[in-house]
Amino acid sequence: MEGLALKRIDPYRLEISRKPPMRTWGIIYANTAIERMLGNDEAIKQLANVACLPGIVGPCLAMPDIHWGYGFPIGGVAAFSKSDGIVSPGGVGYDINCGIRCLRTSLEQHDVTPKLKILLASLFSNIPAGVGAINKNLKINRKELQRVLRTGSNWSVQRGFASSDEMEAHEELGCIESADPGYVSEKAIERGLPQLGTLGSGNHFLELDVVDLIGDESLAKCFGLYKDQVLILIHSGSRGLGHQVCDDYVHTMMSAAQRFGIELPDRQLACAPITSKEAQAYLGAMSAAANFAFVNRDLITYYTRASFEAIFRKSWESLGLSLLYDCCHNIAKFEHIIWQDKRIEVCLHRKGATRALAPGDPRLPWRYKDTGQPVIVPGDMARSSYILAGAEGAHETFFSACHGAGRLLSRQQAKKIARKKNPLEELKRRHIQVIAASRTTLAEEIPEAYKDVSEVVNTICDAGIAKIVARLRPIGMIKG
DNA sequence: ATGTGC
Repeated sequence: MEGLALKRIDPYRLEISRKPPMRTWGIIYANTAIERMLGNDEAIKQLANVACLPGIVGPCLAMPDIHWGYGFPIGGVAAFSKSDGIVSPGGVGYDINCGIRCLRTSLEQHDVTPKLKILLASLFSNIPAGVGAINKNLKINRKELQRVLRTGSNWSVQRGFASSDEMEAHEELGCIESADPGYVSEKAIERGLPQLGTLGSGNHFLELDVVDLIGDESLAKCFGLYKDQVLILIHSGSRGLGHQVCDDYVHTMMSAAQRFGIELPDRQLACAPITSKEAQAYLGAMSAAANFAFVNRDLITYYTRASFEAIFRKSWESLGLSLLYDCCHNIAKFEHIIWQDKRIEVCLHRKGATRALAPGDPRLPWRYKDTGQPVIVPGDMARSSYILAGAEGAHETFFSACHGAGRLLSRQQAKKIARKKNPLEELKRRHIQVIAASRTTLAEEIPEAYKDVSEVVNTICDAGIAKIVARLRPIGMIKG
């Protein structure tokens, strides 16, 4: 596949034209600022590789936060036919159902600032963070973990960790129905048992933000957002359990791809026909890991509410700590898309991309029926984050939008730059309080390691995929 | 992302 030329179609879209063995073309959402950040990115080649996979429907897509990943690029979206398409663990990634949620508060910055330090200290002590972190306050046996894996957030409600009326603010109501814990290995179960309700490491975080700009008054009102309001963002995934599921099935799919004679441009794209036993097993295990991640975020929310109650001496309900939405970032599932004017069901892979339902979509809860789905886009540690709403144009991305800023530098490169700096001090100077479990992780996560999220969001919104509802500014966070 | 590197 020589000479992968990017052709600009309009101010917000680049095209990779189809060249054998590609089965389709690629679209990268990028304005000129994003295009400059792409360079000769390996991720573009990875997107072209995805276009070679059997049964792909429509173009393969990349959001503006595209960067290099395992097999598929992060920021990639690809649809596969239910009858002759494939499913690939590389199309989901190692952190199955890594995702983000936003909690509203009825507090403003001046209510929180005087208590910010003790609030963060309380959150850091209530929520285990860092590589290998375990939750000593929650003892669950294998039988109960099976229920978590099968029923997702329904388990959280039954155990009193979440309320039933916030389930509709979870993507898929917090439960992927195709989950089958029987396909999750003993090793994965073992890793997952002590990790429910832990933050993890890497780019995972819990953050307090202030709404500093309203993009659309009417949408913001429907979302319950207003200027100077404090919001909470929680970003985490399926921890060691999901990682192990991916690892297990990458190996399964290597031999499956060979058995089915699927030609792979890259071994990391190992996959199997959706109709195969291997695919059924992966989908069952991956969905179970996705349910683990929903519950993980439910529990972190429960501990967050407990910290707010302890510091502000009021119930979390009276502090207004309600769920705006919980979005999945890394997942493959059967979804309806519109392709060539027909509504069809496909196996949709989103890897570092957020679902973004358009206004009127029957999958939206009543509250968001006319607004479109809340899309939460975290930036780097120092710059903005955004709350968007899925817009009418979202059908062209199979109802998907960007999921973050996207890495600009590798972790190694970031660490090298951070050696000459004091990341904690720099954040403090920018009036952002941080408690981090690891200095190394903080170095990997320095703001300079990320693209400017505003350019990512502008690209997606100018292309008509989503609308800006609010821009947020971070004031404090805990990091793994 | 990850009991961080086969």
